[in-house]
Amino acid sequence: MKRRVRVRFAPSPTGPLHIGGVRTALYNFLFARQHDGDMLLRIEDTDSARFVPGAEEYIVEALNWLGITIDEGIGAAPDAKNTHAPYRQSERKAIYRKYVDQLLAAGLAYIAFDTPLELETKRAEIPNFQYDAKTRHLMCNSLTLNAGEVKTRIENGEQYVVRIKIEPNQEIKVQDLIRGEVIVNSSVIDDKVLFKSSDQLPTYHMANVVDDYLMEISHVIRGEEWLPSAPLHVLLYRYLGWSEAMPEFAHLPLLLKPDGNGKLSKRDGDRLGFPVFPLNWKDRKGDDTFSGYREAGYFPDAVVNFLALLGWNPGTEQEIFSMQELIDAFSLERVSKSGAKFDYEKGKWFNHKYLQNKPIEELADLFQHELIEKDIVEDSEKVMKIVDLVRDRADFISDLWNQSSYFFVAPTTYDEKTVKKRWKADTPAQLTELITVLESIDDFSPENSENIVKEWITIKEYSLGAVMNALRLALVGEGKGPHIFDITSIIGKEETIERIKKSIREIIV
RNA sequence: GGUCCAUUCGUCUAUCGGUUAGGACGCCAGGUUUUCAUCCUGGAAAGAGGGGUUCGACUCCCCUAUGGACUACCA
Repeated sequence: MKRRVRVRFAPSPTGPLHIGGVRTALYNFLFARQHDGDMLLRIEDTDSARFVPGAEEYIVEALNWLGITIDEGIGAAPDAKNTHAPYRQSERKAIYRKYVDQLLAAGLAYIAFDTPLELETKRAEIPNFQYDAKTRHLMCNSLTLNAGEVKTRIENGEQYVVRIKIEPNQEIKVQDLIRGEVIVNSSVIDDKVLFKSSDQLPTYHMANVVDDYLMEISHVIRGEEWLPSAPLHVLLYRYLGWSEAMPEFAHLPLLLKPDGNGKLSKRDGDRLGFPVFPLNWKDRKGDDTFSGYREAGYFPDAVVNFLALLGWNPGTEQEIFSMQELIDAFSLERVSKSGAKFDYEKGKWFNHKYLQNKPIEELADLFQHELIEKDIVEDSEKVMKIVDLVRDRADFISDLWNQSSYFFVAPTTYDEKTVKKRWKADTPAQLTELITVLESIDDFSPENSENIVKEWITIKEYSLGAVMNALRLALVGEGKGPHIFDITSIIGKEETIERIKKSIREIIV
């Protein structure tokens, strides 16, 4: 019988959720939805030293913004069942201890007293030192100490860790859904720390395996950085007697820096001028801020679409996918094996595409917020008209202002190059005449004004281009913008004439 | 250093032994536009190298090179 699909996204709250983590969450989510399974969010906060306040809230908010919904665990709906609570590892302390003891009792793990300093010394002493079958007899642990000594030390409050006792020279096979079979010899795996007495918490490996088992996770979909420790996890399932219930693994390729080499990192965004985080993040200590996609003006569905295609492809030529289409088309088999360099230009293109396809009301509404910040109050009908005229030249909502500011405020300066090209000796005289023509127009609609103005130009035998381009310069302040009579119609007769007068006064060649 | 993973246009990728190696972003050119942009059309642009296997290899195998991840009482 096929088991129910249950996947988890299990970040640790050590800072803002990185865009690579977002993609991992997304793939988990898509997989869960496609199989009518459950998507869990578990917080892996077993490292108290690295805990960052606000990080958990950030993660939840980011996933929420992107439409990655959680069925169970942290950030799930208030009426979620949460049958496997708690979902913060720091709140599961008591649970882990039991399994650590089980391993200890079975002789599959042991207690070690070596201090960090002692370990450091050993590493300096022995080249390629690894705490394993070859070296553990040299160390201070329950294998080298007698039982009484171990007991006394613990009773005296000496700190210790529990290490897994790895049987050397075993072939460990990891079945990966993306990479196939990966075989590792157990001799290269060290006796990893599973539990530390200092905070009574397990380390990642132990907590991860115990929780995945207890939470009945069917598929572990995570970043490639975990591939080297996957054999350890397989061993842990075996040692705990859970081999039958072991989840399937899928290790995702990494997101790489756009330039040079290496994993995309926190600082790359600001260095290269694009966000690597979903939302803005401000470090509590220090005043470092990192920009996010949301604040940069990205649409969440565009980010999702972009991210989905970074490391996965549908095998068809379709590039624009709604969340539902992604859910339907996604498959682990079509996830690529090699790391993907992060291509910010493509991200912009996705946003542009999405911006073009959004309902005009939605764009106008978003744009209104920007206008309000600039203390500009306009009725929504007019804003909609303006957005409709300039949207195809915008990648982001924030571009809308650059493309349309002249609808709201008259130009204060005139672009030098354009002046040179479009403002000739006879321009002021022609525009002065044009003012008279415009004054006579009652119906200032684009069509009507255009007809009348063009008729006048024809009769006068002026150059159409010369008049129109000068007029554009007067209205916009530079040589850009949509159809000129759409502009005049929106700003109105009075303002149009006012701007022409101003340009005649101010442009001196 | 060791272990593992990877390697097709600048970038994301298609190809699952037989293709003029396809698409997208970006770039260049042309067209549309009274302007700018959008848009449309076209173009340049790739199988890391070397050995095998095969009638035939981008595709399968091996070696080399390169890149990456991991190598903590971090995840």
